[in-house]
Amino acid sequence: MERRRITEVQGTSGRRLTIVDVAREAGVSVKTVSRVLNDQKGVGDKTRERVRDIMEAMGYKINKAARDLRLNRPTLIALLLDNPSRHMSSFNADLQIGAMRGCNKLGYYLIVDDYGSPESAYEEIVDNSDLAGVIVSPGLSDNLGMIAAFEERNIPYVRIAPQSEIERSFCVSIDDRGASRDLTKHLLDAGHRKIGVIKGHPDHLVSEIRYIGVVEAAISAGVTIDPAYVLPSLYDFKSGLKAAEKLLSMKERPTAIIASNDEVAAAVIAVAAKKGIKVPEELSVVGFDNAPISNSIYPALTTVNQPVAEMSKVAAELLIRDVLPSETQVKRVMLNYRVVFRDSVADISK
Amino acid sequence: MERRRITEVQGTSGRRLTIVDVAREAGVSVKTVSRVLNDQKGVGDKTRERVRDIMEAMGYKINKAARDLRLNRPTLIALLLDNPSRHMSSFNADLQIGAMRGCNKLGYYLIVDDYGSPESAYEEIVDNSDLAGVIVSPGLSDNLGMIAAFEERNIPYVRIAPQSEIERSFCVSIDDRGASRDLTKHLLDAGHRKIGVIKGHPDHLVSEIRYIGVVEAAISAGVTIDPAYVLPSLYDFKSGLKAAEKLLSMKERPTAIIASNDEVAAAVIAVAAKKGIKVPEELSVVGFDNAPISNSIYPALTTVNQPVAEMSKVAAELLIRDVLPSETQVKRVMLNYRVVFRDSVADISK
DNA sequence: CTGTTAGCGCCTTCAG
DNA sequence: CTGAAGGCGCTAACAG
Repeated sequence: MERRRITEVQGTSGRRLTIVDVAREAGVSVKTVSRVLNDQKGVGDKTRERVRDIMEAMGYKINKAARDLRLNRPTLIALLLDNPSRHMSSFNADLQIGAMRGCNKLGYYLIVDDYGSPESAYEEIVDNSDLAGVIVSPGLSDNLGMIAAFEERNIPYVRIAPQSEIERSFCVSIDDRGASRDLTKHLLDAGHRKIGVIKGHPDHLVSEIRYIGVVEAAISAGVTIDPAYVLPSLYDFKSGLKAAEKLLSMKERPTAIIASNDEVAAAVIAVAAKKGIKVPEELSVVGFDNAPISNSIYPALTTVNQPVAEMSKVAAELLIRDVLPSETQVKRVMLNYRVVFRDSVADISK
Repeated sequence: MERRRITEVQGTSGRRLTIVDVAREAGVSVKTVSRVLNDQKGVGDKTRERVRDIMEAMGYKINKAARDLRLNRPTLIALLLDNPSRHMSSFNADLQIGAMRGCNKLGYYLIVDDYGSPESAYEEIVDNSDLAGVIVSPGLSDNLGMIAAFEERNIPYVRIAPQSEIERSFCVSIDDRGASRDLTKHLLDAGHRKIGVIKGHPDHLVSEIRYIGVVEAAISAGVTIDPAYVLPSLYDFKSGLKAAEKLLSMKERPTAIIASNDEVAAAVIAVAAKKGIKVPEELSVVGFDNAPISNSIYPALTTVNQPVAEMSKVAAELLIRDVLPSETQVKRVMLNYRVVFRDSVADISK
């Protein structure tokens, strides 16, 4: 009686339907229903069709808990985010959104953890018996100690945009170096010679790789990047402000600034606005990511589109396919970038 | 043998530990272990402690699938987002982040759906037998047809910031009207009389409620809002651009603009920058939400802080507590807002 | 305060 | 091509 009430509350009506009910209704065995459910062979086409119809008609829904239990298969994917500034960046938000989509589509669940934050549950998560694998965000991807811990515990993982020991694991990335090179070349083609660079987070190797791209392009064009023009940031607005302030206070200031991402580029533009320096007329600036903000400020930012959500979605899929009987041996997925030309660069070559 | 291999791959070693193992090791019954696991009474303190230690030592982890199956309890929470512009706004991102945190903390899983988008899986989700409940985002909260469908199917739901039939369901919100009033008052106190308003999405009732707040404040101050100064937006940058363009092209333009959110406020600032109108000297603008962008542009936006992530987190908790044996009868949670004073408003009263 | 036993819904042997 | 029986790990009756 008590039991009955409970079921009524959560189901749409009466008792929850099971494959036994479907089997009885269809006049077949439970195993047959199970086969239909899992698209396995061993069922005649007509029977299969009929069972499908009956499931539909009865409103039968598979019980995921039962299946997961029986299959003894973990169903959880963890997304590990780094937490540089305690404020969720749009980059991290996109990572989360993409991973979510990838997981949901394939019947997995996502949990996300702000590694390094006060409320990080990292230990609990990697200890979780339901953990199918983890997606490691760029800021953590080169933390080889963490990687080793995963391997030791036999936890599958895929790294996003790692720059060290690429072959060691599954990973998904874009060609950061090439993207950075292209972007720089655009500036060079527009006649810029005094180019300032605001690098990303010092702990992120990808930031250095991108810098290499800048230097490569500069060398090819026969120009040198003045070391005094190269400053670090933490990928956030605040640190971008600081770097921009410094760069734009120089007596001979750069004519163009390459920012580590769009957030930092926005900071450059903010400082320029405050100082009355016109962008792009007096100062060109480019960002990275094609984040929402890049198109919500004036002038709209020239930047490179990095398909962040897509990357984490692919990461989730890679992980899940890895857990499943491996068919393909794709260990590395490289997504396309694209430089997006907008209004923050002026041609000063004439 | 085959079986063994599989377990080895996913676990850290050998077979997966169960409460039976723990019980044997501790010399107690499985039920006792179960009791410890669930913090139930009926176990002596000493025994409890010992069982805990043994679980810890053995590295035992509960099997969620088994528990969920046994409890016959749905474990999924769906977050329904509206999809006005196909681009994930920071507002929606925050909603997702907060809901995620709320769910994870309590052992539930979150799935999110972009209702109305091409890849929306709305039907499947509400049909899912694992669904414990749904969190409805502001844009959907006044869709009474949808609400009715949930009720008909007996699906628990909580609405965020609904404006109609508040008493009908659980909901969490801030005092939008009051916030809007305070913000407007701030402008009035600074001497502004010609105030432009860019409303939010026409389909969102909350947008109208906020407008009421504006009018209330204006009336109290004895000023009228010129209807010609009131324009709609879709809460996004692009539509904000359009409205701002119109407002700032008038021969007698407003001295202050109240934007529907920070994104739209950013658009106003962008248009002003393009037109060479100085903010805040020649034009004050305020936003709403305290979104990341509000502090990543120049000048930084005066806005009202809406604890978006917190709201959806609370929504998740409300839902879960509702599914569980109801103890309290809190149906409505009202979170605090706070107007954040920054640099986009000038005092023109002297 | 503690133990025994019977399933939750599903999937996989193994026999037909 | 199909069916019957057993058990995945856990918890709730019901005894003791």
